[in-house]
Amino acid sequence: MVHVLVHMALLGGRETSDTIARMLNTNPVVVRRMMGLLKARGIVHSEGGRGGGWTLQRPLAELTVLDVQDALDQGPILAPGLSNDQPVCPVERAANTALTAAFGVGEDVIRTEFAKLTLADIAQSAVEGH
Amino acid sequence: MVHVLVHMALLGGRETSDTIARMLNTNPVVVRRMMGLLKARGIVHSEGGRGGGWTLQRPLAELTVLDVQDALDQGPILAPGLSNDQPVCPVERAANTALTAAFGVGEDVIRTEFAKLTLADIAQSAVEGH
DNA sequence: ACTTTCCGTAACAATGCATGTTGCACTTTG
DNA sequence: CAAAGTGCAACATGCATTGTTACGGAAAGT
Repeated sequence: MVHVLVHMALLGGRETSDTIARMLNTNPVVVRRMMGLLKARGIVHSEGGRGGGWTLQRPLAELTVLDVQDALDQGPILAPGLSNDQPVCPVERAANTALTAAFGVGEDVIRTEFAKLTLADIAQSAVEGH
Repeated sequence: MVHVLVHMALLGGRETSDTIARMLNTNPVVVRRMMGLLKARGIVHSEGGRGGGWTLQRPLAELTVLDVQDALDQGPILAPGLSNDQPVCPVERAANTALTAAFGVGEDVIRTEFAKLTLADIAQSAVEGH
């Protein structure tokens, strides 16, 4: 999805679900599902009818990977596979809280990284061709 | 699994796959699959035949959550959902490298956290009953 | 008016992956 | 020799993601 948004900005225009689907080797309905989530966050805008399609609502410099992440799957990025087999067992509870804490630290770091990374950064790397 | 290992230490003994399976609401074969991985890393030992079962090979203080993690699923803990639809596209490549870098930072942090966390720590929390 | 080209959505099918299950060979102890 | 274990392979099941089909509605061209 990040890929798609950067492309939309670089190509400067309006893209239809069909076009995007071909870019991703998938089909238009899947694209609409995901773009709908981005639309709900005000990241893109859609226009129906002939000549319609999707347009970016913000410059890439004001759009971070975190914005995209939160739009697409709300909830934590990192999911510790906690067990819930014996909810009363103090050992299980201690293990769960310890693991949750460790994942929480990682979650914070990743969110910080994502927040620092704008789509403009990615666009620039792509143009420079690393 | 962390849960199980702490229990084995606290109960002080040998546990069969059957017993462990009941603790986890699962069945013995699944337990053997996972314990086999721990065995391959020298974390536990198994004995066949009547009276057999699983025993810990190290004190809990010398066993970190990272050891368990690496035994159970080798490979990175965090998996960025990279796309591989247009491998040549510079935008896709730029997006992938940027995301990989961000996840790498998170991965390092989590591994550090896991390495600091011994099963003895968890056992202590469990006994103290938080 | 009518056709074409879009998005929006619901219902359903297919796919992949982790988990669960069965069955059998082998080992150790009573 | 029977009972109680692990070890392993093959297969079944369940669940979430993804893909698909089939609509309806809106906007623009003719």
